[in-house]
Order: sequence, then C-alpha cells, then structure tokens
Amino acid sequence: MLNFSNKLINWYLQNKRELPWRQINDPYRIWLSEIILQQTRVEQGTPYYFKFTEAFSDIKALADAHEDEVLKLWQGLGYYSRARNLHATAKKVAYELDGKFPDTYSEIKKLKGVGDYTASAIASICFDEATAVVDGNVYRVLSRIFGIDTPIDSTPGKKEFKALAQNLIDADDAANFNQAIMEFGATQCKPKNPYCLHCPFNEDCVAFQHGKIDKLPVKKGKIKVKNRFFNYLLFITTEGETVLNQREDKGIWRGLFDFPLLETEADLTKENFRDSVKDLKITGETKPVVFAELPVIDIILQQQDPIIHKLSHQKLHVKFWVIKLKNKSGLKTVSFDDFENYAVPRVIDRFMEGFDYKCFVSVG
DNA sequence: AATGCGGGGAC
DNA sequence: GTCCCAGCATT
Repeated sequence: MLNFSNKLINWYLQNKRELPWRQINDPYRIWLSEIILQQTRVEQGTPYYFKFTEAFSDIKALADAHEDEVLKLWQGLGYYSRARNLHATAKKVAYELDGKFPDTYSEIKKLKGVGDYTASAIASICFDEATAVVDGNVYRVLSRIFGIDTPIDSTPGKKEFKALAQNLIDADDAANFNQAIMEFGATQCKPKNPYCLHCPFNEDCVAFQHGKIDKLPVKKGKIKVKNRFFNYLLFITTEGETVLNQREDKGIWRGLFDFPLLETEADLTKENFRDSVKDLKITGETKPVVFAELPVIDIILQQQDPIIHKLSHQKLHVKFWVIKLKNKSGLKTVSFDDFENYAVPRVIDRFMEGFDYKCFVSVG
C-alpha cells in the first residue's frame, strides 16, 4: 500500500492520547511503562505507573528496594512475575551495567522480562532503532488491512506479522510508527465495533472490503478454564494475630502472601470442614502444626456461597473460614495491624476490605 | 508447539 | 457468558 506509514503516522499525530510516558524518552520510565502495559490496558496500568515513578525516581532506587515492597506496589495488577523480573532487571542495570540502560534491541532483549515486543518498543522509542513492535494491536490492524488469516498464535503467524511490520516501519520515524500502529489498534481498529466508516484505510482494508472485519485476526488456541476450590483459614488469636504465608512453589500468585489454604476437589460445606481440614499442616514458628492439635474456640464460615474469582485459566471458588484460637500455640503469626504491608491476591485484598477482625477477637 | 500466568473492562 | 488487553517464560 502506498504511504501506509505516512497515513498511519499522520492519523496518530492528530488522534493520539496524551499519556504520561509520551513526550519522554528516559529508558527507565519507558521500560517501566512497557512492563506494566504487557497484557494490560492503559487505563488499568496508568495508576501503577504513577505509583512506581513516585516511589522510585530512577532505576537505582528501584534496585535498592526490597522485592516484597515491589510486589506490594504491584498488588492488584496481576502477572506478578513481571514485578519480580522488573526488580531483577533494575538490580542488573544498576549494579552490573553501571547504571546504564542497554541501548540496542539485542542488548535490551537480554533483560529479564523483556521479549521481542518490549525490546522493540524501548529500542525505537528511546534510541530510534527501527525495530517493529508486534503486540495484540499490531496483529489486529495488519491482519485486517492486509487480509492475513494466518493464526496469530502460531509460529508462522508470529514470523509473518513481524516481517510485515518490519517491512512497513518508517526507519526515519520508528518511535512514532510503532506507537501509531498500537494506538490505531487500541482506539480505532478495536476488536469489537471498530470505526471502519471513517477509517483512513477503509478503501484499502481487505477485511472491510470483504466484510470480514469480525473474522480477523484468526486465533486457533482456545483456553479451557479449570475449576478450583479454595478454603482459606483466617486464624484469629486473642492477641489479634493471624497466619500468613508467602507463596513460593509453582502456580498462581508466586511471591504473594495468603492465608493457610485447604484446596478441595469440590465445594466444602460446614458439615465436612472439620474432617477435611484435620490433617492440614499450618506454618509454625519452628515446625508445622497440625490443625487438629490447635485450640480452636470457634469456626465461622463468612458466606455460604463461595466467592467466584476468575483468572485467565482458572475459576476459583473461594471460601473464608474464620477460626478463633485460644492462643497461638506455636503458629507463625503476624499482627492484623501489619496486614496492609503484605502483597496479597486481589481476592484476599477485596475480602479483607470488608472484614473487621476486631469483631472476632474474644473479649474477657 | 503448548501451557501457565491476573485482573479488569467491553459487549 | 466471551474476548482481549502496548507478552513473557517455561516445558
């Protein structure tokens, strides 16, 4: 197509949103914004960009933070390995690369948490290197305009779209081209109800001319969602303490804190709770403590129906069981007053917002 | 080549 | 309910 790049950049200059990371090319801030925006909408990520830039004014400040502090700031944004990789890369740049952010695509791509997309974005925006970005927006825009039905979640598809984007990019204005094609996909060539009638490319757009806008891009993979049943044990001691563990093993929420967890094959009822939980080991000061040996005063199920918490691949059925204890009896406890300092999954954070432990602390 | 990894918003 | 978001790492 004649002048694809010119038309696209022209559209961008007239229609772009003003975003906090536009009009700057500080690699620290561009990198930070790109990590935050991986699989994340601008509206969702923007508050986190402000939180991080206010907490850490440069990459050394981020490097010097504790990982738990980084995770706490990241709380609620999801895909928490991004936060751990962000911190690891900050330390790498600050202390192994002498504080100098890598300035070429190939060097940037070696950083933890940085793949083809992010390396291309930073290299073009910060260092004018003409490497084309390919994100979800680019797949959609190019598949529609050029009528490409190669599945975007296949190896041939990834290669084909990357090559096409690289062929189209304006080498003299790579930063604007890359941001333009993404902005165009985000606000004009949207997944649903794109603005085709006043699109600058509608005369050339293969998908529009053939009525196939809703057929492109093509994706072959279908995700199947697994149901899981979580029973959180919300211990409450007479001293106003509870038990909180940091999740370390593989799986969701690595690095975050949560309550002792009894996972079951199906929804757990009050009648079956005691028997199911009796052998569960709870983190102790020195060694794990078996639930059956705890001085339980009372068990209160907070709500009859489980809270439904949806992840991309999992549907969690979450119940919170409040368990009053006469004393801490060897358990590794933390004070409820310190709870806000721990990074916890969204479902726990949301539950605790409407929960007052003081209502359950025994008096007298 | 497949799979796992969060959470939220649009429809 | 479904789909997708300025993707990446691991197997």
